[in-house]
Amino acid sequence: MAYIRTFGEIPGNSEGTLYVDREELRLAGLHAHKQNGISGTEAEGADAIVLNGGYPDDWDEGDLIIYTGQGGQDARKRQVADQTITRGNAGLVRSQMERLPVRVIRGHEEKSEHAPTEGYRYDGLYRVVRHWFKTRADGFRVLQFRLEKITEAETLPDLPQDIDVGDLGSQSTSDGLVSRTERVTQRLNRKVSVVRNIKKWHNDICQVCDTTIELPGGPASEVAHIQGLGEPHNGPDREENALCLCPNDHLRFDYGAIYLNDDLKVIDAKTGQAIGALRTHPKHSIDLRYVRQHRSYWTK
DNA sequence: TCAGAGATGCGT
DNA sequence: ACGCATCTCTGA
Repeated sequence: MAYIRTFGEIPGNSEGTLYVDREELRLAGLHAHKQNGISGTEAEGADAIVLNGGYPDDWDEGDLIIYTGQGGQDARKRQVADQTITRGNAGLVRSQMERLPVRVIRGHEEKSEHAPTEGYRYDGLYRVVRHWFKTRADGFRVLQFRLEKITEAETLPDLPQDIDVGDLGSQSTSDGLVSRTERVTQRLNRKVSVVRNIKKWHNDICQVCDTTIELPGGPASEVAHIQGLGEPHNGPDREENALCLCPNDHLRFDYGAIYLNDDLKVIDAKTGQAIGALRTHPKHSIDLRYVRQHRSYWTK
């Protein structure tokens, strides 16, 4: 059975759940591997990590974790080579770039007050906020990732009003039976899925200028909302209200240097002239209501 | 404490 | 389609 990579909480596996071994963790769908620390790929990002004392450069403060990447070790767990931004490491870099939530699992072999005494424990969602290379005393370079716990408070304030969680799966939020943490997770997942869909459909290529930005962790792009999410716009977090843009055009769009016509021509605000056409994708329909809201906000 | 087998996802 | 990377689990 192939692993289905899912970001965020896995239903039925709430924070604090204990698992006897890695196999149980894998079968529950929390982590792809029986052995690897990182569950992830360069293209998709990393959805989960296990802290189990495998690397002496790890640091665990509970809500703050410095996690060492994988690779460069021999069979006896001695560092014998530099680590690179490949495989799981590249996955964590991508999760940082796309702000994807990472499930943190602690194992009993981790020497920390935050580790369980037996088995493995799911300890909630974290965000990768930074990564760097550390040169160890032995001269080998290892990757390090700073992970910070995602709090409920952090996920709530910037959410749009009209989120529709009905298409997320079988769970319902309207019957009042779903817990608060599950609602938060669903909302988080929803946001993640919009970003992932948009980037996947457009291959990280800007819909305005057809360029992509190449980083060590792979190609990158930004997802821009047409009608802004926050005040005063209060636009929805839906694919129909989103664009895949490079950082430059994202900034231009957000500050009104460019806007869109109803036929999706890109207009230079200074001259009022079309400078090109928005590249579209069959799966990505754009709702003109949001296009018009953005345009009217930035023109007369 | 240590060493080797083992199983799976993932890169090529 | 194949071989590699990964490191837990098991047995001594």
